[in-house]
Order: sequence, then C-alpha cells, then structure tokens
Amino acid sequence: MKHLKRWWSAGGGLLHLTLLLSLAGLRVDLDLYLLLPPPTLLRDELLLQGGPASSAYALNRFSASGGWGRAGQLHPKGRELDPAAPPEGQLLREVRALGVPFIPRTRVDAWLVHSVAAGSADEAHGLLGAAAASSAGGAGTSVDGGSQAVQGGGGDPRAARSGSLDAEEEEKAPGEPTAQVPDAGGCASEENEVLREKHEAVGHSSQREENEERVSAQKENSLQQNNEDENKVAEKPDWEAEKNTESRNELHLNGTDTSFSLEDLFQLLSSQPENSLEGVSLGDIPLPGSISDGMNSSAHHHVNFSQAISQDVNLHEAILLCPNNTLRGNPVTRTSHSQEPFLQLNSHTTNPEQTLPGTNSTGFLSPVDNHMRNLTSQDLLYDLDVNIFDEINLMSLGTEDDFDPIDVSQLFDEPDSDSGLSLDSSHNSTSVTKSNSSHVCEGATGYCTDHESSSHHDLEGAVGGDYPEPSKLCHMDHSDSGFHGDLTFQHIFHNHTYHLQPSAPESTSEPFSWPGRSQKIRSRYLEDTDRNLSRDERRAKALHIPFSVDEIVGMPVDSFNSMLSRYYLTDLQVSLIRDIRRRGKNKVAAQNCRKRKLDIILNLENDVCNLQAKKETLKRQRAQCNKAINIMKQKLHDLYHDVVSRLRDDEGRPVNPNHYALQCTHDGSVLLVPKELGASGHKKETQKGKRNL
DNA sequence: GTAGTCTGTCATTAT
DNA sequence: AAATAATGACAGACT
Repeated sequence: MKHLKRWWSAGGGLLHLTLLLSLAGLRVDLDLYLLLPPPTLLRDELLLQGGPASSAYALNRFSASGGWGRAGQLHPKGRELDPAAPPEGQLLREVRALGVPFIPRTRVDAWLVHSVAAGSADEAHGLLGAAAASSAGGAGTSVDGGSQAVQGGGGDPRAARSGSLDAEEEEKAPGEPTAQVPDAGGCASEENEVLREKHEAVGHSSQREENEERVSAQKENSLQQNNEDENKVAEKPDWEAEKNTESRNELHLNGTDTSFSLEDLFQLLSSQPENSLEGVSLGDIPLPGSISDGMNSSAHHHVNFSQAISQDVNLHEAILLCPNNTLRGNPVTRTSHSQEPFLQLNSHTTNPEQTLPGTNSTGFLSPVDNHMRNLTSQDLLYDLDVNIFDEINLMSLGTEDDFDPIDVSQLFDEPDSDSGLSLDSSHNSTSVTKSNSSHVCEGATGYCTDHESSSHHDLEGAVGGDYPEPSKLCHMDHSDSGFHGDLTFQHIFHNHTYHLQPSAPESTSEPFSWPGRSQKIRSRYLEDTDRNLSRDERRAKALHIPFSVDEIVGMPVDSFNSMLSRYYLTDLQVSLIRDIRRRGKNKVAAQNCRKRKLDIILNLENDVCNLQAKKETLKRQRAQCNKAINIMKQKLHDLYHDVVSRLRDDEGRPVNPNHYALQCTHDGSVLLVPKELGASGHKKETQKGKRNL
C-alpha cells in the first residue's frame, strides 16, 4: 500500500471496473483495477522507486518458478523458464513482501501486474503482441501496435505492425536477451547503457548458464533489500530492473499462454485514444493528465466495452478514483510510457487477501490453480477462444465445490452450445478473443467514433452469414496468426450472432425456431426444405427473383407484364420468369386436362352403366310383351275354334275349322270363307258367310 | 426387375 | 398476332 500511496500522491488514479461476464450460463464477476500513472511519474522512476516495477520482478520470478506456468515447458516462442527460479511459494511471499498493492492470484493477474507495472505501454504491447502472436497456436492477435497499426488507418495489418516490438523479439533466437531499454522521458541514460551491458552480459544465451547463479543471487539480494528498506530500492542495480524487463518477457511468454484476454483489455484501457467505455464516461470523471494522455485525447472519451469485451460483459459498476486531477486530453504529450495502468483481475473477490477456498499456505496456489496449470498444458487450450473462456470460467468456478473444469471445457467444445457471449460480441469479446481487438483498434483510431454504427451494422450483417471483410473489422496486426484469429473471430461471432439475432427471413420462413437444435439438424432441415422446392422455385431462388412462383403463375397477364417492366430484371431473370409462368400454367393446364379427361372417362363409364341397365329393362319389357301377345293369340285361337265349331254348311254338316276361316268385313259383318279360296274369294265368301250367319 | 401410376414438361393445336 | 388453354406424348419418380 505504500506504493499505492505514493502513486496516489503523485497524481495517479485508480480505476476500478467491475465486469460481469456471462459465459455459457456461467457468470463471472471480474473486479478490474486500473492503476493510472501520474503524469510525471515515468516508468524508470517507478522502477527506481521499487513500485510496481519491482513487484513485477517478483512476479517474474514467480512466473519463472512455474507458479502459473509450466516449469520447463517451452513457450511457443521457444523460451525456457528460468530453472534457477525459487519455489513458487517463496516467490509469492516475495511478491507480497514487496508491497504490491494487488496480489495476483491467477496467471492473468500476474500478467497484468508484470506487463503494466514494469514496462511501458509500448513494451507491454509489444510483449503482449508477441505472446499473442505465438500463443494459441497462432490464434493470437497482436495487441501491440494498437496505437500504431490502428492509427495507420487499417491498411495491411502486417504492415501496420512495423512498430511493434514483438516483431523484433520474434526475430531473436530463443534465450537471446531482449535489450529493451526504456526510451521515454530521456531515460536512456548512462545507467541504462551500463544496464544494457550488464544485461547483455548476463542474459546472453552463450553466457547465461555461467551467470545464472550470479544473477539469481543478485536477484535475491535485491529482493531482500526491498524487504528491508524500501528507500534502498533506488540503490538496487539498474540491471535488475532491466532484468525485470527480460523476466517480464519471460513471464509473459512462458507463464501466460492464456493472457490474451487481458491484452485486449489492457490495450483498450490504456492505449486507445478514441476508445470509449460504454457506461463509463471517462470524461465525466477526473483523471490525471497523464491518464488522459494515455487513454484519451479529448475530454469525453467512452471506452466501448461492448465492443471490446462482450455484449455479455456488463459494466455494472465503474468507479474511478482520483485525487484531484481532471481528465484532459493532450495528444501531443501522449506517450506510450504514460500508459502504465495497473490492473488486477480478481475473481469477484475484491479483497486481495481473500483467497480462494482450498488455497495452500501461500494463499495463491489452490488446487484450482494447479488444475488450471494442468489445463493449460493441454494443446487444446492454445486455442484462443477456448483458452480465454476456460480461463475465466475456471477462475470463476474455482470457488465452487462442484466445479468441474472439464465440463466447462465441454461447454465451449460443444459447437452448438452457446458460449454465452451475446451476438453483440461483435462489439464485444475483445477481451476474450484477439480478433475482437479490431474494434478496440477502430475505437483507438477514431474510426469507431463515427463509424461505430456502421461497423456495428457490418457485424450485424454477419448475422446472416455474410461476414464483413476482416480488413474492415480489424485494422490491427494479427501477426502471423491473423488468419487464424479471423477464423476464430468468425466462429465466435457467428455463434453469438446466430443465437441472439436470427435472421428474419429464416425465422419467418421456418415453421419453428431452433433454440435447442443443432446446426446440423437445422442444416439438414434446410436441405430438405430446398429439396422439397420445385425446380422453378430453386431456380428463382438462385437468381434472386423477387417473386414467388405462385405469384408469377397466378397473376393476370397485365399485372405480369407491368411487373416485368416495373422491376429491373436481367434477361435471364425475365426468361426464367416467363418460363416459370409458362410451365406453371402448362402444369395447371395439364392437371386440368387430366382431370377433365378423367371426368370424361368417368362420365362415359357411367353412361355405359346406365345404358346397360336400360337395355336390361327393355329386354324385360319385351319379354313381358311377347308373353302377353302369346296369351292373346291363344285366346284368339280358342275363340276361333269355338266359333267355327258352331257353324254349319248348307247341308247341315259341321264346318271343318281347317278348311274354313272367318273374315271380318268393313261393315262389321263376319263371313265364313274356305281357306283355299284365299284372298281372291275373300269378298265373295264374306258375303256368302253373311248370308250363312 | 417389371408394370402401372402420377406428375411435370414439351410440342402442338385449338380457342 | 399474342396469350392462353387443351392435349398427346414423353420421361422420371414412385409404388
């Protein structure tokens, strides 16, 4: 606290931010302390005062001991941990003994402390960028150059990172000392020269083994001096401070392969002149001049956390403590060295002394921390997204008894599961993924001020599957792994976008939503839907014809012609529309034709049945008539014989019916005539018969 | 595998 | 003459 008081008295400020992150249903509260440096306090002065810089030394030692890293493990950058580092418990005690105002409990905290307290902003950015580029299997996004590449206006990100220090570091062989001498405020003094010489002598790879023990002893001595008398810190060999820089590098490179999440935060909070904090108006809060220089160039700056971190990151509390200074933008005096925020990330517990349950005697290394180290040993965690989410969730869940990191990892491994980041992670999740730092960059360069909305729209456009060009989103160097970062960005962005803002056409076209269904099932459904579409419908969809097939086929010819003339349609579209209309009408006509044909057939069949029935009826009637006729004939025959048998000829004999027949005349008289006479004698016999009758 | 049915489409003719 | 309807013929999918 002594350092903090000095810091405070020097005009520094303390920015306390409490972040609430909702990740896959898991809530993570982060208390973030940003120690804002006083305007006149330069980095080297801080180093000499034994402030955060000296504490960073211990932190470096701690990291080198494998406290939060993996002892002996080669960082992607190829650097090895210091094998001579003291035990982690001892190192932690040293850290605490140094009076570090904020006790790191996680690797992320350690990274913040080391990177911010001991180095300038440029250095920190460079280190961050280098580590980011090398970490996560190339998934990192170089945060460094946030004030350089970004200011370049978003050209080639690789070209924009020319000013970054990580590029230089990458060119150096593993183990080669990074002779980064503070260059701000005329600090390149003779002492620095001596320091550099000592540093090179100590840190050079060829001599490193020989000097290792001596360096370690000197470190211990310096540490003891710090503990004994803080005023003697200034007498501490300068090369140790420089060594701190180197160790800081190693800390970052070796111990924190998942520190990317805070890199963006760091950049966001410390280096972006145009940044804005959503919900935190720095312009409304008095800040030291240096802070205003470091963070903002105008009186009103809003760090847009929604862009930088996540939509789910609710900045529900932001308290800026500052003694007397007011925020004044001064772009001219803004230097990278004026940006030395001191950050601490705690897992919801604001009390640094309050340790996690189950912590050991040091109060730092809990089983959860050990488990975290085990997790970081997995290659899987080199992935940025998984890394940061795991990191945060593990930190947050470390206090819970039923905490199961594997389950947490599975949450993010599950492709269909929502990581909890809202879609607006488009403006967000910078703290989570490096790719999102693009927004920070935009905000830093001032693009975000006026184009924030447009950028927002671009991101929203990605909701529909059209991802904006990476160059539009990120004007920042993504280092060698920029492509991977883009992919990561798209992945996350897509997921969240999809979850939060389903595209309207899809939502309206689909009969139901897909809240719990997987993308695979959904895509299968869409494929089936497309498969169910007719050929013309698919063609119309392919040519983006703004009419439905039903409309094209069903509308009257006048409306159809007016439609073709009213809309600007290509020849191909017009041809397809006409073909669709022709085929559609022909299809209907064919259907009607077949239906009509079928109806005709059915009617003919009915007619056949009816005619057959009528035929049968007529047959029956005919039979009945014939039968009646026969009956009448029989009766007539009987009557004839009866009449003839009663007739007598002239001699009085019975008339033979076979030889005579009866004939009726016109006047109604009946004649008996012989049959042989036939018709010739018909009249004569009739008259004779009359006479006879 | 085959036959029958359904459907869409094309070509042609009729309206 | 153009648009449409009607219809025979054909082919593919399906039963």
